[in-house]
Amino acid sequence: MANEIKAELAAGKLAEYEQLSKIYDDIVKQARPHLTVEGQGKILLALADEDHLSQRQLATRLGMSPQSTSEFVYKLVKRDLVTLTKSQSDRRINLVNLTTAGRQAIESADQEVPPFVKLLSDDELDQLSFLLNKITVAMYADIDAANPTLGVKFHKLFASRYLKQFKK
Amino acid sequence: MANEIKAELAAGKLAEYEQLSKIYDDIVKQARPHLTVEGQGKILLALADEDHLSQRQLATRLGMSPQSTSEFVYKLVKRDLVTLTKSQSDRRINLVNLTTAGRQAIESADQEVPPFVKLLSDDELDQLSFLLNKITVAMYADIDAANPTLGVKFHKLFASRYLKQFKK
DNA sequence: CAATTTAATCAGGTGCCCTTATTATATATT
DNA sequence: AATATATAATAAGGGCACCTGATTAAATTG
Repeated sequence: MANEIKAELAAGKLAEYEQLSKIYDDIVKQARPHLTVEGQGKILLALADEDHLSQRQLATRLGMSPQSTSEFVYKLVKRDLVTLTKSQSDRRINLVNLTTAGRQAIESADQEVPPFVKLLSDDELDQLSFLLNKITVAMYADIDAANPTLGVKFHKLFASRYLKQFKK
Repeated sequence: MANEIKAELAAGKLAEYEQLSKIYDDIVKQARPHLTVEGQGKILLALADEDHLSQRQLATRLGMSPQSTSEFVYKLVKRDLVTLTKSQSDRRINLVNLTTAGRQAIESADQEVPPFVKLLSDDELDQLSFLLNKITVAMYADIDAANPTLGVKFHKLFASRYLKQFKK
C-alpha cells in the first residue's frame, strides 16, 4: 500500500519531468539552436554514428518509415547538411552522406549537461544514473517484447552524446 | 572531474529515458488509448482541474496561443467531449465545458503507474522522487526566469494525475 | 460617442510522422 | 533471355501539435 503511493508519486514526478523538459528545450532552443532527437535531428545523429547509410538502413535503425526518412533526408539536403549519392553496386540505393556543414551542425549542437543536473551531488548523480538505468533496461525489454522489429537499441546513442570523454 | 563524468552520465540517461518514453507511449497507446499531455489532452486535463474556463484562460494556463487553444477546443467539440457556451456576463467569452463523455474520457484514461516504475523498491522510489523533485524545482525556476508569463505551474497537475489517493 | 482593448476565429504555415500507391532497379524462376 | 517477384526510394495525401498575422465582435475607456 505504502509502496503503491510511493510508486504513484515517482511516476507523477517522472511525468512532470517529461513535460517540463519539453518546455525547457523550447526555451533553451531559442537561446541556442540545438539538435532535436526527432526527424532531421535523428537522421543527423545516426549519420554521426555511421556515415553513408542508405535511407533504408536509416529507417530501420531509427525505427521510422522509409517515407518519413526520405522526407527528412530531403529537408537536410535542402539545408546542405547531407548529400545523396547513388550506390554503385546497387543503383536503387541512395546513400546519405554528411557534408562538412552537417558534421559541424552536429558538433556545434553538442549537448551540454543541463544546469539542473549539475546541481546534484556526486552521490545523487550516481543514484540517478542507477535508477534511470534500471528503468530504461526495463523499458527496452518491454518495447522489444511489444515490437521486436523496432530499431530501438539505437536510442542509447542519444544518451552517449553527453559523454564527451568518450568521443575520440 | 569525476563529478563531471557522473553528470554527463546522468544527463545521458535522462535523455535516453525521455526518448524511450516516447516510444513506450506509442506502444502503450496502441494497446489502450490514453490522454496525451498535449493538444486536446492538455485541454481536457485543464478542464478536469477546473471546468467552464474561457479559451483565453485555458490558453494562459497551458502556455499556448489562443489560436491553438481554439483549434483543440473545436476538435474536442467535434468529438463531443466538450461544449461551448457563451458567457452571460461577457458575451465575447466562449466558456468551455466538459460533457459527461469528456469527463469519462479523462477518468477512463486515468494514468496507470508504468511497470518499469513498479519494479523499483520502496527506497528506490523515494530516492527517485527526491531526485526528480530537486530537478523539477530547478527547472521551474529556470523556466520562470526565462519566461515569467509562461503558465508552467500548471504542469504539476499532470503529475498529480497519478495520485489516485488524492482524488476525491 | 469615438477609440482602444480584449476574446475568439479565420487563414495559412511548419515540423514530425503515417499509409497507400508508383517507379526503378535487382534478383529469382522458368 | 524473359518473366515474376522483391526491394529502395519517391510521390501524394493526411493527421496532430503548434505558431503568426489578420479580422470580427463585444467591452471598456476617455
